[in-house]
Amino acid sequence: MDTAKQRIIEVAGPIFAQKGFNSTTVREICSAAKVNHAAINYYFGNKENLYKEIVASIVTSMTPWNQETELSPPVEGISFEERLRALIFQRASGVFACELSQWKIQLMLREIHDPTPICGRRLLASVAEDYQKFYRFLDEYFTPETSDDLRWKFIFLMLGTLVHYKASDWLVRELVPESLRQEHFQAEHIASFIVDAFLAASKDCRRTETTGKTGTTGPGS
Amino acid sequence: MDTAKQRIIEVAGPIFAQKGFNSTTVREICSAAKVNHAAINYYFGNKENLYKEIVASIVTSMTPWNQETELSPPVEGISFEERLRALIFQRASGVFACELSQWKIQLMLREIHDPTPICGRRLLASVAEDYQKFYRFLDEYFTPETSDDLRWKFIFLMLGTLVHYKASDWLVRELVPESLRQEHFQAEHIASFIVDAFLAASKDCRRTETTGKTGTTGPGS
DNA sequence: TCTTGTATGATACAATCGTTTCAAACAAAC
DNA sequence: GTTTGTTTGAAACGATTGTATCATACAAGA
Repeated sequence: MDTAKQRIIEVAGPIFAQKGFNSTTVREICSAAKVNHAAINYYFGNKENLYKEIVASIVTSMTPWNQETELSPPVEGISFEERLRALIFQRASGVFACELSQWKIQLMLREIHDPTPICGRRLLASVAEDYQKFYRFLDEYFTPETSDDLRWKFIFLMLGTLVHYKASDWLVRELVPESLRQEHFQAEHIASFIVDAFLAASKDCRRTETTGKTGTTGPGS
Repeated sequence: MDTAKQRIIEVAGPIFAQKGFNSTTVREICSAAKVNHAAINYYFGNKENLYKEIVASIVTSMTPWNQETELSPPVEGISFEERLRALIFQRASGVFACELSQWKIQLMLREIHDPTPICGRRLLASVAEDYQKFYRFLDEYFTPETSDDLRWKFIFLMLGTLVHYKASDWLVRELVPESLRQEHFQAEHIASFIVDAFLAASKDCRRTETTGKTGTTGPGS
């Protein structure tokens, strides 16, 4: 079906992501969805409820990420390093993706950097949960002596760098020539650089009895 | 003097930084400055000009940073590593500072993540210039064989991590216990961690003939 | 066919926005 | 003391915002 309500939801997400809640007008959404500008109040009660509904859909579409982080450790036969690479690559792909669902990342970043009181910390809590799962995932890697603050710093090093690439992508576009970007700044390149950097920087905190092969290739491009 | 115009400027910066241009009302600024809400149009013509003036003041107050990055290399007797540490610490201090001028960082981050068409890329260009100076600063460190993309990736690793700490400080507050933060997440700790991580991750790209002592301490907290 | 509940479109509303206008207050110059 | 130019305060403007109202259109069930 191509109901008015569906059209509003489909159209509102990207607009909210691009301009933020306050700078997005009800009329703009409705004209983009080709419905009367009173339709939002009819279907959602008010503008905030529409926003909440969109945020909720983002949160639910994030759970696969969380689950993969959580379920990653028990896999047998795959070294920790490989699993870490897969995990970071997965996130990098999500962040760098030029897909249709790009606006979800955009809206998330917006809420991370400038939280809206509307979605009562649900999205924020979801992000924090993701970081925490990552923390637990790295437990397998670090020696027991590795302090908590160091662990968090390594996590912020990896995920923070990733977020920075997306959040200020204009900076990368402005600084790095087009040809370089096409060849060396795709999701796979960034992901593998981050993992390499992490492994090199944290090798003193690394458990020796890590399973699987541990040959790091060094921070090659 | 305590003129109305001065009071507006002093008050407008923090408010713009906290709520953004669109979500800040002229009336809010004026009531905070205890002037009539028509005063902004009298002194600045319109709301945008006031914003431009504030952004311009931020840009000029940023130039010392740029200069220090530029002038850092030629100093004799101080090893590259020490100069890098000083540079990163300087930025970390600026980012983590709880001073009065905290709003400047906030407004900059806001423009980085969600650029306003108002200040015609002046602030953005200033940030990009800062990154470029950093790139040139690291020229002394890297071997000539180190590719451009790797150099940029290392820069984004360091500065991106730093930005992430500030841009989503609520995340750090939510994830890291208060006691840990007080003891291990001050500007000095973050800065030295970032430099340690960089040195460890980039040691294959390092010039051997670097001046001064090169003893890295490893990523200790 | 008539009725009932829902969907939609046009219009109106109150509130708030940035901006303008206008007059009073003021200080300095002659 | 009068004039002149600048600063301040009160009121109002038109535009835009989110929301409410109301009548119509439509589909399904009796």
